[in-house]
Amino acid sequence: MASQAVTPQSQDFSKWYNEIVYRADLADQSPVRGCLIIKPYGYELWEAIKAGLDRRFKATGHQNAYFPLFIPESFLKREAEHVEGFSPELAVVTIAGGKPLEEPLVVRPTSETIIMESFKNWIQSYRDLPLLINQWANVVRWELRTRPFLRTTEFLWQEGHTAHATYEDAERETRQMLDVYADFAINDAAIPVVQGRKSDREKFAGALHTYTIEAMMRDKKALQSGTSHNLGQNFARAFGIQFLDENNQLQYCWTTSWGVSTRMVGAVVMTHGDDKGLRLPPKLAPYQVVIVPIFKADDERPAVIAAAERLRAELSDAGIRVHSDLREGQSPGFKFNDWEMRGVPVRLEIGPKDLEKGTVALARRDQPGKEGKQFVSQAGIVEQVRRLLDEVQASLLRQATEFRDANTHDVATYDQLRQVIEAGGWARGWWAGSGDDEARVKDETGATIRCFPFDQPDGAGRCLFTGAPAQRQAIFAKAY
RNA sequence: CGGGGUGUGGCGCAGCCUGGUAGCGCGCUUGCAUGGGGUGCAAGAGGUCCCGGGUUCGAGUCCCGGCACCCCGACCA
Repeated sequence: MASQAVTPQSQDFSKWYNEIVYRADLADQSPVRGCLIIKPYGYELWEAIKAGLDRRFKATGHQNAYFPLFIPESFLKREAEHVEGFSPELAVVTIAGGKPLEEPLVVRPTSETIIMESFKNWIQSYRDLPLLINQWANVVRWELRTRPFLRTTEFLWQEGHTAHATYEDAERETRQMLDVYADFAINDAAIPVVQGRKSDREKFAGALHTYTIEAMMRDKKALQSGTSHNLGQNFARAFGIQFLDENNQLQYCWTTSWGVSTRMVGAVVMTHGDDKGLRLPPKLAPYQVVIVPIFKADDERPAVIAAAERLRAELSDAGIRVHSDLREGQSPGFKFNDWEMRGVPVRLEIGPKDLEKGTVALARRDQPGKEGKQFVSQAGIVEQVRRLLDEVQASLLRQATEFRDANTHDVATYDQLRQVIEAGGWARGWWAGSGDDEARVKDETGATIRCFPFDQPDGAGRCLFTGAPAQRQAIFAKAY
């Protein structure tokens, strides 16, 4: 029985995470180092994330397209910072069809370069702008250290790429897409992210500046969960993307890019999971409700199963994602634990006693054991389940928000910052240091500037590191 | 790329020190009972012991070489 328990978060968070990923049936290890096999249950979770984002992209005027996996090596080299940032982690194809290639092909680590090459041809006039494209794709980055979902050699993501006539338009787009990410994270994934701007040290290779949504995991480390880059005219110049404006003047475009990856799956796991397994927000859960039928004797079976099927159909017709667990030879207790491991928000139990009384048991995943279990009438089940799903969704967000706030500390001195980081948590304080100062903090504490939050206090203060006057606060934390 | 560790049925491990023809738990199959919080009993199936070489009558075990993976750091969505 002890062997069935998962390693507690408090004992070894990293071990807990690894066990949950495999035991909740999200993924398998693959034969290739650092690559992940995403199993159906994990992929359904990703599909829900995709759907939530894609809907928002369409609503803000973007269209999906698809560009090649292979990029001519020379493309990467056209933007100096970009190639410098990515070259250490490229996978390169040098032989194909049994012969050495004239020019090696890079397996895309991101698609700015090959998409800009197309944008050059698609854009002639200010009337062609803005150009708003997104693609869902796989990318490859040969990372030294990998973790399931958080950092894998190959991963799935979406990358938005847009071109605009002015800096202001590009900046508005960059911020808009960060808002889209934050809206998705908070309202669908129940992850209370902090929006902000990256320091120059942490920005994307080739960007003017980068915005981020940062989330706090249950070990109090930060996870960069989505980024939006204002690329300025850097890529437009490198790829010659020009247009004629209203005054017949030739101008370079202003471009943006933004991405969210399968890392978001890891964010959901590490934001909400507990020692019993996953806790999925109802809006993303592959199954929002699981029905566990219970019967003692064979002669009770048909009636219980018929009732379960009637309820399943009723919930399903109402648009609720419901699964009926009819597995033979597995005890109810086993199924309860199994579905708790998989994080299903609401469990519906129905047995002989319920048939007599016209009731069912409803258990919510966000509240442990008997506390979260109640017997309710079968009549009006749809409304009751809907209400419960809403409550679980809200409760997960509330819990995560409280956790984040309880573990975010204001610091005025470097000593205080050290203490907060050492104890585990986010440290927020005034900052006017240089990139070198930032590097020293990282060196000495392991913490980096996660972002300069948009949400800033009024006024100004003194830099916690240099003591110089500072205009803005930064959040420091250890990060994945 | 530095430091540590591990390679033995699907998974987790023991066996290695002290060589003698592979074992335990979980899972899987079948049957009977059981079923409202990780069920019990019984009978089964399943293994190139990471690879190559050496020592030996005999190697999972000893020696040499290689490979892979995992964990911890530095780099990164």
